[in-house]
Amino acid sequence: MKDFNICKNCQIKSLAAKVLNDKELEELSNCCADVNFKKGDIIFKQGALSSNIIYVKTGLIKFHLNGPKNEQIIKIDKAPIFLGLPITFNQKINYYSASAIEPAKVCFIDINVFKNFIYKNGDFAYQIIIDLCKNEYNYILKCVNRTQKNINGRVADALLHFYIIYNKKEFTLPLSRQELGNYTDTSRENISRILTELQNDEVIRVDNKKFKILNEEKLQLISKNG
DNA sequence: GCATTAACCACAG
DNA sequence: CTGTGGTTAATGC
Repeated sequence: MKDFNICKNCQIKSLAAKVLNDKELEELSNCCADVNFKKGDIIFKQGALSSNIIYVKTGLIKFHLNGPKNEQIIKIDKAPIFLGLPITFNQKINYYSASAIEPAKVCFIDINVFKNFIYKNGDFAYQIIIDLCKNEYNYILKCVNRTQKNINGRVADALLHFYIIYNKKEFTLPLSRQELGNYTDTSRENISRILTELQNDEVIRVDNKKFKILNEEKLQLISKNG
Protein backbone atom coordinates (compact mmCIF):
# COMPACT_ATOMS: atom_id res chain seq x y z
CA MET A 1 0.00 0.00 0.00
CA LYS A 2 1.45 3.30 -1.11
CA ASP A 3 1.65 6.04 1.49
CA PHE A 4 -0.20 9.01 0.02
CA ASN A 5 1.06 11.34 2.70
CA ILE A 6 4.71 10.73 2.03
CA CYS A 7 5.17 14.09 0.30
CA LYS A 8 2.89 15.94 2.66
CA ASN A 9 4.93 14.74 5.61
CA CYS A 10 8.26 15.26 3.89
CA GLN A 11 10.36 17.60 6.02
CA ILE A 12 12.61 18.68 3.18
CA LYS A 13 10.05 19.80 0.67
CA SER A 14 11.24 22.11 -2.06
CA LEU A 15 10.00 25.69 -2.00
CA ALA A 16 7.84 24.72 -4.95
CA ALA A 17 6.31 21.69 -3.24
CA LYS A 18 5.51 23.85 -0.22
CA VAL A 19 2.86 25.71 -2.18
CA LEU A 20 1.05 22.55 -3.27
CA ASN A 21 -2.27 21.77 -1.62
CA ASP A 22 -3.07 18.46 0.08
CA LYS A 23 -4.65 16.97 -2.98
CA GLU A 24 -1.66 17.86 -5.15
CA LEU A 25 0.75 16.51 -2.55
CA GLU A 26 -1.18 13.27 -2.60
CA GLU A 27 -0.84 13.18 -6.36
CA LEU A 28 2.87 13.83 -6.01
CA SER A 29 3.22 11.04 -3.46
CA ASN A 30 1.71 8.71 -5.96
CA CYS A 31 4.31 9.39 -8.62
CA CYS A 32 7.60 9.84 -6.83
CA ALA A 33 10.21 7.39 -5.69
CA ASP A 34 13.00 7.72 -3.17
CA VAL A 35 16.39 6.35 -4.13
CA ASN A 36 19.58 6.32 -2.07
CA PHE A 37 22.93 6.94 -3.72
CA LYS A 38 26.32 6.16 -2.28
CA LYS A 39 29.34 8.39 -2.47
CA GLY A 40 30.61 8.31 -6.03
CA ASP A 41 27.38 7.01 -7.58
CA ILE A 42 26.24 8.63 -10.79
CA ILE A 43 22.67 9.90 -10.54
CA PHE A 44 22.35 10.66 -14.20
CA LYS A 45 24.87 10.46 -16.98
CA GLN A 46 25.86 12.68 -19.86
CA GLY A 47 24.49 11.26 -23.07
CA ALA A 48 21.70 9.28 -21.44
CA LEU A 49 17.99 9.93 -21.76
CA SER A 50 16.37 12.18 -19.18
CA SER A 51 12.89 11.23 -18.10
CA ASN A 52 12.33 12.26 -14.51
CA ILE A 53 12.39 15.36 -12.42
CA ILE A 54 15.06 14.82 -9.81
CA TYR A 55 15.04 16.39 -6.40
CA VAL A 56 17.90 15.80 -3.98
CA LYS A 57 16.76 15.75 -0.36
CA THR A 58 20.11 15.17 1.33
CA GLY A 59 23.67 14.90 0.13
CA LEU A 60 26.27 16.69 -1.93
CA ILE A 61 26.15 16.70 -5.71
CA LYS A 62 28.79 17.18 -8.37
CA PHE A 63 27.72 18.43 -11.81
CA HIS A 64 30.27 17.38 -14.38
CA LEU A 65 30.80 16.66 -18.04
CA ASN A 66 33.38 15.47 -20.51
CA GLY A 67 34.64 18.58 -22.25
CA PRO A 68 36.72 18.75 -25.41
CA LYS A 69 39.82 17.97 -23.39
CA ASN A 70 39.11 16.96 -19.82
CA GLU A 71 36.45 16.15 -17.35
CA GLN A 72 35.03 19.47 -16.18
CA ILE A 73 33.29 19.99 -12.87
CA ILE A 74 30.64 22.62 -13.47
CA LYS A 75 29.42 23.04 -9.95
CA ILE A 76 29.12 21.42 -6.57
CA ASP A 77 26.00 21.96 -4.55
CA LYS A 78 24.34 20.53 -1.51
CA ALA A 79 20.79 19.40 -1.01
CA PRO A 80 18.07 20.37 -1.18
CA ILE A 81 18.24 21.01 -4.91
CA PHE A 82 16.59 20.05 -8.16
CA LEU A 83 18.87 18.42 -10.72
CA GLY A 84 18.80 19.25 -14.38
CA LEU A 85 15.41 20.93 -14.68
CA PRO A 86 16.46 22.57 -17.97
CA ILE A 87 17.43 19.19 -19.34
CA THR A 88 14.21 17.53 -18.34
CA PHE A 89 12.08 20.31 -19.79
CA ASN A 90 14.09 21.37 -22.76
CA GLN A 91 16.21 18.46 -23.93
CA LYS A 92 15.95 14.74 -24.11
CA ILE A 93 19.58 13.86 -23.67
CA ASN A 94 21.58 14.86 -20.62
CA TYR A 95 24.34 17.22 -21.63
CA TYR A 96 26.12 16.72 -18.34
CA SER A 97 26.29 14.20 -15.51
CA ALA A 98 25.40 14.48 -11.84
CA SER A 99 27.06 12.38 -9.16
CA ALA A 100 26.73 12.05 -5.43
CA ILE A 101 30.01 12.95 -3.76
CA GLU A 102 28.46 12.29 -0.39
CA PRO A 103 25.63 9.84 0.32
CA ALA A 104 22.48 11.28 -1.17
CA LYS A 105 18.77 10.72 -0.77
CA VAL A 106 17.11 11.50 -4.05
CA CYS A 107 13.50 11.76 -5.10
CA PHE A 108 12.52 10.92 -8.69
CA ILE A 109 9.29 12.54 -9.85
CA ASP A 110 7.19 11.78 -12.89
CA ILE A 111 7.66 14.52 -15.47
CA ASN A 112 4.03 14.63 -16.53
CA VAL A 113 2.65 15.14 -13.05
CA PHE A 114 5.27 17.81 -12.48
CA LYS A 115 4.34 19.55 -15.72
CA ASN A 116 0.74 19.43 -14.75
CA PHE A 117 1.47 21.33 -11.55
CA ILE A 118 3.19 23.99 -13.60
CA TYR A 119 0.17 24.37 -15.90
CA LYS A 120 -2.37 24.39 -13.11
CA ASN A 121 -0.61 26.02 -10.18
CA GLY A 122 0.93 29.43 -10.76
CA ASP A 123 2.57 29.61 -7.34
CA PHE A 124 4.30 26.32 -8.02
CA ALA A 125 5.49 27.46 -11.46
CA TYR A 126 6.72 30.70 -9.96
CA GLN A 127 8.86 28.86 -7.41
CA ILE A 128 10.39 26.77 -10.16
CA ILE A 129 11.21 29.91 -12.12
CA ILE A 130 12.85 31.41 -9.03
CA ASP A 131 14.99 28.30 -8.79
CA LEU A 132 16.05 28.58 -12.43
CA CYS A 133 16.84 32.28 -12.03
CA LYS A 134 19.10 31.63 -9.05
CA ASN A 135 20.95 29.06 -11.10
CA GLU A 136 21.35 31.42 -14.02
CA TYR A 137 22.86 34.02 -11.73
CA ASN A 138 25.25 31.56 -10.11
CA TYR A 139 26.44 30.22 -13.44
CA ILE A 140 27.14 33.68 -14.79
CA LEU A 141 28.98 34.66 -11.62
CA LYS A 142 31.03 31.50 -11.79
CA CYS A 143 31.79 32.06 -15.45
CA VAL A 144 33.11 35.56 -14.85
CA ASN A 145 35.12 34.55 -11.81
CA ARG A 146 36.62 31.63 -13.63
CA THR A 147 37.76 33.84 -16.47
CA GLN A 148 38.95 36.86 -14.57
CA LYS A 149 40.43 35.49 -11.37
CA ASN A 150 43.87 33.94 -11.23
CA ILE A 151 44.42 30.41 -9.99
CA ASN A 152 44.97 31.42 -6.38
CA GLY A 153 41.72 33.31 -6.36
CA ARG A 154 39.83 30.42 -7.89
CA VAL A 155 41.22 27.91 -5.41
CA ALA A 156 40.40 30.27 -2.54
CA ASP A 157 36.88 30.54 -3.97
CA ALA A 158 36.56 26.77 -4.00
CA LEU A 159 37.70 26.44 -0.40
CA LEU A 160 35.30 29.18 0.68
CA HIS A 161 32.55 27.38 -1.21
CA PHE A 162 33.17 24.24 0.84
CA TYR A 163 33.26 26.38 3.96
CA ILE A 164 29.75 27.56 3.07
CA ILE A 165 28.56 24.05 2.22
CA TYR A 166 29.72 22.53 5.50
CA ASN A 167 29.30 25.72 7.51
CA LYS A 168 32.47 24.70 9.34
CA LYS A 169 36.07 25.82 9.01
CA GLU A 170 37.15 22.23 9.33
CA PHE A 171 35.99 19.77 6.70
CA THR A 172 36.97 16.73 4.69
CA LEU A 173 37.28 17.57 1.04
CA PRO A 174 35.13 15.14 -0.97
CA LEU A 175 37.34 15.60 -4.04
CA SER A 176 40.75 14.40 -5.17
CA ARG A 177 43.40 16.97 -6.14
CA GLN A 178 42.68 16.16 -9.75
CA GLU A 179 38.99 16.90 -9.26
CA LEU A 180 39.75 20.09 -7.38
CA GLY A 181 41.82 21.04 -10.41
CA ASN A 182 38.93 20.24 -12.74
CA TYR A 183 36.67 22.31 -10.55
CA THR A 184 38.96 25.35 -10.46
CA ASP A 185 40.08 25.09 -14.08
CA THR A 186 43.67 24.21 -13.43
CA SER A 187 45.99 21.23 -13.13
CA ARG A 188 46.48 18.99 -10.13
CA GLU A 189 50.10 20.22 -10.07
CA ASN A 190 49.00 23.79 -9.52
CA ILE A 191 46.53 22.69 -6.86
CA SER A 192 49.30 20.89 -5.09
CA ARG A 193 51.57 23.91 -5.16
CA ILE A 194 48.91 26.38 -4.12
CA LEU A 195 47.75 24.24 -1.20
CA THR A 196 51.27 23.94 0.21
CA GLU A 197 51.72 27.65 -0.31
CA LEU A 198 48.48 28.44 1.52
CA GLN A 199 49.60 26.13 4.28
CA ASN A 200 53.02 27.80 4.56
CA ASP A 201 51.30 31.16 4.81
CA GLU A 202 49.12 29.73 7.57
CA VAL A 203 45.92 30.50 5.71
CA ILE A 204 44.78 26.89 5.88
CA ARG A 205 45.92 23.62 7.34
CA VAL A 206 45.90 20.60 5.06
CA ASP A 207 46.25 17.00 6.07
CA ASN A 208 45.47 14.86 3.08
CA LYS A 209 41.72 15.39 2.55
CA LYS A 210 41.26 17.18 5.87
CA PHE A 211 41.17 20.93 5.56
CA LYS A 212 40.97 23.66 8.16
CA ILE A 213 40.63 27.33 7.42
CA LEU A 214 42.96 29.17 9.79
CA ASN A 215 42.70 32.67 8.40
CA GLU A 216 39.37 33.36 6.78
CA GLU A 217 40.09 37.05 6.20
CA LYS A 218 43.21 36.27 4.26
CA LEU A 219 41.43 33.60 2.25
CA GLN A 220 38.74 36.14 1.37
CA LEU A 221 41.43 38.56 0.27
CA ILE A 222 43.03 35.93 -1.95
CA SER A 223 39.64 35.11 -3.39
CA LYS A 224 39.14 38.78 -4.19
CA ASN A 225 42.60 39.82 -5.31
CA GLY A 226 44.31 36.58 -6.23
C1' DG B 1 66.00 42.10 -20.76
C1' DC B 2 63.81 40.41 -16.54
C1' DA B 3 59.98 38.79 -13.65
C1' DT B 4 55.72 36.54 -13.27
C1' DT B 5 52.30 33.18 -14.29
C1' DA B 6 50.72 28.93 -15.55
C1' DA B 7 50.93 24.78 -18.46
C1' DC B 8 53.24 20.51 -19.39
C1' DC B 9 56.32 16.69 -18.54
C1' DA B 10 58.83 13.52 -15.80
C1' DC B 11 59.88 11.10 -11.80
C1' DA B 12 59.36 9.62 -6.96
C1' DG B 13 56.74 8.11 -3.14
C1' DC C 1 46.89 9.44 -6.75
C1' DT C 2 50.15 13.30 -4.97
C1' DG C 3 53.94 16.31 -4.49
C1' DT C 4 57.89 18.42 -6.50
C1' DG C 5 61.24 20.09 -9.76
C1' DG C 6 62.54 21.56 -14.32
C1' DT C 7 61.27 23.61 -18.65
C1' DT C 8 58.79 26.52 -21.62
C1' DA C 9 55.63 29.92 -23.60
C1' DA C 10 53.17 34.08 -23.01
C1' DT C 11 52.69 38.49 -21.00
C1' DG C 12 53.79 42.68 -18.63
C1' DC C 13 57.07 46.12 -16.77
